[in-house]
Amino acid sequence: MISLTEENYLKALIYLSFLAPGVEEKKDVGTNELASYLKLKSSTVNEMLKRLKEKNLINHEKYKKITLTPSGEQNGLKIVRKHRLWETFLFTKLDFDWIEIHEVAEQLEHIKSEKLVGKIDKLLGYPNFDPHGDPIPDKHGKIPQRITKNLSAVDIGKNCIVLAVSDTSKDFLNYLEDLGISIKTEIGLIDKIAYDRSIKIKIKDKQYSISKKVADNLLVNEKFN
Amino acid sequence: MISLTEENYLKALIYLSFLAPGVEEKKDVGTNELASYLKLKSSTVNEMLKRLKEKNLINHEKYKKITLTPSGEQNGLKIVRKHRLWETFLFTKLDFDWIEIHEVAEQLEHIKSEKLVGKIDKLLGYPNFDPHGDPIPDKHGKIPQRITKNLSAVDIGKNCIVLAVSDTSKDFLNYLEDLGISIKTEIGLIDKIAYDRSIKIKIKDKQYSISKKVADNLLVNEKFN
DNA sequence: ATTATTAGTTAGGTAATACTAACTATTATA
DNA sequence: TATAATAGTTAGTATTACCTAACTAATAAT
Repeated sequence: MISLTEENYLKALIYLSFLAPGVEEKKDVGTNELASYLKLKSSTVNEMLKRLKEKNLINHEKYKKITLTPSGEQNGLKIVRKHRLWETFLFTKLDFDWIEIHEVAEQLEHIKSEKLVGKIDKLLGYPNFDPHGDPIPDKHGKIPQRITKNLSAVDIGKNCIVLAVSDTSKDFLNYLEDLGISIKTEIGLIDKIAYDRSIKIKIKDKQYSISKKVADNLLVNEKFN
Repeated sequence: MISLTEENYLKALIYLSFLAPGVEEKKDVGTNELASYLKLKSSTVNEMLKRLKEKNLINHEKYKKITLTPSGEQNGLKIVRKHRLWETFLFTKLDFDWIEIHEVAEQLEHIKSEKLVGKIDKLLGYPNFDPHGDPIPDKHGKIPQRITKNLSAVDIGKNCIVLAVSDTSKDFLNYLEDLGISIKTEIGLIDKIAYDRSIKIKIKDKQYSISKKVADNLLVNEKFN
């Protein structure tokens, strides 16, 4: 049996090693890194690492980095799955505000009932992404690929999050900086002007107009709304 | 802040002191009674009693009985409310079987979010009774009165639970025993025969016919179905 | 009224999860 | 390469929530 606390450690390890934004491939995690993420002292974490290793959930040698075992990863992904399904439930079925769902899902993710997860998944229509646009692992732990598209392909009225840029020239990046656009910036698509194919967008309630060329170079991830 | 364990003690005290079937008016609870209900040792319970008293949730003097303070009762009823709302949710919204809902609700009842409880309550249409027919305390802790009726007043197709008998003669009780009817027996109402006003019932998938006189003396509580 | 039984308490122990303070190993820098 | 900085570990402490064993108080039975 994995305790609630142990589950939180696994989730943190999953996050830091490959789920955090910007982490492309799996990376090993250090004790202090984990401690500071969990807002705990490294000695506390160190002790827990022994228990997790004992339970064959992580690999860890003294003074070395931490990696998840297949079992640890599987179990951690289950928590991530539950968290994101509950967030989706709260948002779409109970009209919770986008900002409130995380905290409640932090509690709900620890409810132990395979059947409940399955029923919630079904009720939601087996969603692949949560309201933040983050992928929901399936019951086997498989993570759906993000649907990344150009900003110019986003539908009018939708919001999206900037994931990457396909032009990395100084000029382009400077221009983005002036607009206040960087990774994770939320952009709302207001309108598409047929005449010159320019696009009207909204960033933090301020409107801008950008050309199709600029929009084509912004890779984004559509959000729920 | 009331811990999960403390919540379970409060819930148990609520149950033993006035919510358990057969308890008509509030009664004081003993340490051992509580311990055996919670399947714990009395020493363990004794220690917890100190903390609950410390937190002003119970009244307790050495070697004397335990009573809940208004705060303890209020807090305990909140847990009962959540438990029964979640059971109703699982049963009516997620098609859980009647038998499975308790265990999952035991976990869900500890989720801390006023808003979540309110939303679930609303989603369910502010029910007064859970699928077992037990009353759901409202947000102020008020407990709806059970709708107790004679078996003869139950609608065709409904199931109900025997709560009491209004005839306690030996003859009547013996007759009930022969039919396998006692307190908490579940009875399904199959049909009402207009001719002699007799009633066709089902007990554990076996059908019986009883007279109106018998049905009038059985007090029952309608269940969900 | 004495004694036996039942109810309740105390003392001391354990496991899980946190902490602080002091230590050691590893890595980076001058 | 010596040393400073960073990363990681160990030792000892606290709290919560459980336990067993041994005790005392209250109640029931003869």
